[in-house]
Amino acid sequence: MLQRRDVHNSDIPALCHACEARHRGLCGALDPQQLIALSKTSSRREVPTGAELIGEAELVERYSNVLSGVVKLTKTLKDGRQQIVGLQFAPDFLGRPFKAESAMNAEAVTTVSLCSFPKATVERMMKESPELERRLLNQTLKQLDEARDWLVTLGRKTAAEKVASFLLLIARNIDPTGGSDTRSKAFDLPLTRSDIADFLGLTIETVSRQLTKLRTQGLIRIENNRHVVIHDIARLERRAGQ
Amino acid sequence: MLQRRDVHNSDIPALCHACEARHRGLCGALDPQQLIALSKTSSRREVPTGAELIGEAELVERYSNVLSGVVKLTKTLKDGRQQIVGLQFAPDFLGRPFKAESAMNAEAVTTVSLCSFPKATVERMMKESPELERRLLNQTLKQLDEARDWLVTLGRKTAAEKVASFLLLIARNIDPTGGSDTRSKAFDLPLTRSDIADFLGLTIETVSRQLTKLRTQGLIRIENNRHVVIHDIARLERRAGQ
DNA sequence: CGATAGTTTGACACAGCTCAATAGGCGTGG
DNA sequence: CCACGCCTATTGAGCTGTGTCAAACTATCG
Repeated sequence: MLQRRDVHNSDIPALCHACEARHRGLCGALDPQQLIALSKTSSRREVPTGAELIGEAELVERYSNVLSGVVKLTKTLKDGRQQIVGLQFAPDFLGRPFKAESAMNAEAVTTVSLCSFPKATVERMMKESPELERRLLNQTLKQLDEARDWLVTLGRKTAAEKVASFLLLIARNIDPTGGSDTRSKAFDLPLTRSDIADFLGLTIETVSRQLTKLRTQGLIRIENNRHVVIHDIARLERRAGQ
Repeated sequence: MLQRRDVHNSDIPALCHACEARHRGLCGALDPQQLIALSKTSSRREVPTGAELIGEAELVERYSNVLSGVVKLTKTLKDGRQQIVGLQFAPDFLGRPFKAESAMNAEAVTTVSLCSFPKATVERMMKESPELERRLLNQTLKQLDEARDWLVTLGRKTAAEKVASFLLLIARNIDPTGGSDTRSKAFDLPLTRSDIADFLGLTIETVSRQLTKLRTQGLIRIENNRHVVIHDIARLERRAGQ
């Protein structure tokens, strides 16, 4: 244990006090001393919609926790066709461990607040704390599960099912209503139609047509293009093909 | 360290002696004592083409290493549409850690030889050996990278590009020629046209048509339906859209 | 209110699907 | 060794869901 003990044992850094990552995120694996050590080199920042967090084939020196907002991970073919390969919500971890270069692009699709730390510090702590590594493994496994679910959506579902699946995915991850009503759900879409198309492997027009169809059939309501109300989740799930 | 030391330190279990998993697979993380302990509860077996290794929503009590052959991981929608969400080659690890129930189906697409161990033993060893957990994390990260690459293929590539991408994927993972010729490559397809279709999100007919197109254009040669020769890998890569 | 970016709607084209028939590979048994 | 049947793969013809291109509409913000 190389951990220095010259700091008071009990207190949690002010930076971390109200931080969600300390409860549900990776930082929950750290003890107070480790939190203090990490917080010395970590920095919180707020980035606006559209900000590029990591460029494709760019060197990555910092890892981040997403504290609020939504980040899209994209890959692009040479001729410009784009695919979103992951959406990160709070308190997800951002960055590919053990690789210097990023294989994809990360961009804020809403205002995003981040807490980021030097790669080296995190990797050292991972060696010292099996619990931290365990959490990272668990998050990676969860992301793999999600990616594989999405393979089914992209490979085998119709446009209508894709759009329904997307709405349910967002509803599951963004829940301002707190789940008081289990039947219906309301939220602001974090993505534009163009992002939704890139996520579903469709065009903007097809996404738009499918949303209108769901609207005219009374499954959802849309206000101001962004705010969505799902009237009956079970019914939408049936439309999503399971 | 709860590891018993009542066994001779030096020798490696006969079972593991020529095993590839000890070099490139997970077992490489284990010291001789751990190998001996694990080998006591592990068993090797050979399963024929078509054998179901894990059923969807089935309880999983054993993990396995793939020692040779190819395993497909599939998910199925209620109405029977199927999607292959992963292919496992030697020396990949089979099984979802920390989950009792499998979210997908695993089936041998060739004759497969496996070495499997009780879940509990592996999970105990993971707590004792950070190196083992590290390897598992690395394999999971690699699979996540692969799944995300495949999302691009399913979401944004044309049928022609999908088939070319598939041939390159197989060529990369099965290499009987040992890489003597860097320009061309030959191998037996482990999958039927129906499996290829399920992997690419296409129909059998479209796969077949795209293969004949590649054949008539002189990019590949096909013998007996299964044996494929890629004449010029770089040219096929261009057809795969990167 | 105009300007701008995002979204919806319409008309048409085409890639890939469906259905159907044919061809090829391979094991079994005469 | 050939004949038969079975299974898989190929090829063909027509259909349809989604893409393309273009125009109209709507929110938002100076």
